Amino acid sequence: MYSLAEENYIKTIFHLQQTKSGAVSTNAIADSMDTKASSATDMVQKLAEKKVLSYVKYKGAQLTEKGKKIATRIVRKHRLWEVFLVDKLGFHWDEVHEIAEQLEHIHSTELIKRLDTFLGSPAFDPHGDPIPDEHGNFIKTEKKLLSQLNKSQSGVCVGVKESSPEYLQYLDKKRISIGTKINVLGKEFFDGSMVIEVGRDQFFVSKKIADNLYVQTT
Amino acid sequence: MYSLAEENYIKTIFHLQQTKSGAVSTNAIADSMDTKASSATDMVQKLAEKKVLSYVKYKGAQLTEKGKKIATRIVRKHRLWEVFLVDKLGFHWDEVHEIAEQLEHIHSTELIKRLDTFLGSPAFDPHGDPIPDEHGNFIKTEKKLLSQLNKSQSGVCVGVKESSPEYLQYLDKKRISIGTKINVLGKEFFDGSMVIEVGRDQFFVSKKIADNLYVQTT
DNA sequence: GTTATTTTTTAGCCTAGACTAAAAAATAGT
DNA sequence: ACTATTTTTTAGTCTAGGCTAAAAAATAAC
Repeated sequence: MYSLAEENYIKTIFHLQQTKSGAVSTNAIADSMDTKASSATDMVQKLAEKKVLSYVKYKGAQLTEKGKKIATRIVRKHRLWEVFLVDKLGFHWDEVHEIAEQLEHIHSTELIKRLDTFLGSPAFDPHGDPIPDEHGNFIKTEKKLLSQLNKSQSGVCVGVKESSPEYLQYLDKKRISIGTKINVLGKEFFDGSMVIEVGRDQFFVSKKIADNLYVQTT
Repeated sequence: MYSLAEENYIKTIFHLQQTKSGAVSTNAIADSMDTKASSATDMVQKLAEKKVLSYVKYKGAQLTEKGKKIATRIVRKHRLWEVFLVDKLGFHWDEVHEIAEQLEHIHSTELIKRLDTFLGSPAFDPHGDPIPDEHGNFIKTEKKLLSQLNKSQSGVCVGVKESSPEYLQYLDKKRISIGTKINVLGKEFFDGSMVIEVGRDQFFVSKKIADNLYVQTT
């Protein structure tokens, strides 16, 4: 069993090594955890003892298979709880992260098994992130700008680049929010504009619009 | 905001002062928390500073109104989560305590409000214990032996006194388990035997049977 | 290839919460 | 009322996880 602090480090290192390849530095860990590098060094050394990660002084840390397993279990729990909060309790997608951060540390494999069944074994959370299965496998997705997609590709909205009130209002009007699926029906190479499908609606978006929307692709 | 340890002490003291009247001793706290009296003394002194309880050296601790409010909020959360685990996830009543012990420490008033609504604002948990409302008020119940009830009184099964396999098997056959409502239709004063109603069934029980079943009454 | 700068680690200290052993107060026995 | 016993508190230690400041290694700059 791992402590709350240990679990949070493992999870953070997991997320960091998803984006950057190679070992992750103690400074990077400290930064993304809002703590100090010295604390990160201490913890990383402790986790190395427990064979959760490999650590080379001055080089950084890398999760072992054991560590990755622990991490995906936490990620699975986090995302399942997010689905619960949104689907069952009616929370909005942007209100659930903090609560899921707490719920992800509840220990009980039986609970997660039953929660998963209760929710219908979802493959994605309300932010469009994939939920690992009970063995830790999950669909790899890539975050792109909508403008990077081509004709007949699709993605799930996962965030915005520039969040001016005008832009957010536009998205609201078009019923685009986190988790919304977007199909690209056509793309004009002259100006980068697109015709997209959102739900049952089909409409035109300029390159400026498409340049500010992050989507996740399978 | 209170730490995990603080919340557990507050909850324990609350439960202890429900049963015994007057101040609760540091030893009683330590015993029921599986810790040492010296630790309890330390914590009680700290909680007294925070005005969560009043504490007189060598006399014991008593929750203040503030402390009781904190305690009932935790109890409310614990019992709501138990209802969730049993009603929604299909756990059996005797498997949920440990998980609810963890879930009761999740901080979010909005979460509890929504969970309560989702569950249909239940008044009792799966063990028959009353769930405090959002203001901390709850129906006072008393634990009695079934044999102590009189004609036309009713109670909810909350436990057994002697748990021999034979007795438990009998209860199982009669579909009596924790949370089952029992109405007393008649009582014979000569031998203490009763006629009771369980669900749609009505049947006779001897005094010996009725003497070993705890029920909670409103 | 030295020197300067940045990154990372080490050493030492702090707090929460637990523990043991000893001291002090309360209670019981006569 | 005076011991003996039990209960409770205090004093001092320990561990997990943080922190700061200084030292050491790695990297960058000339």
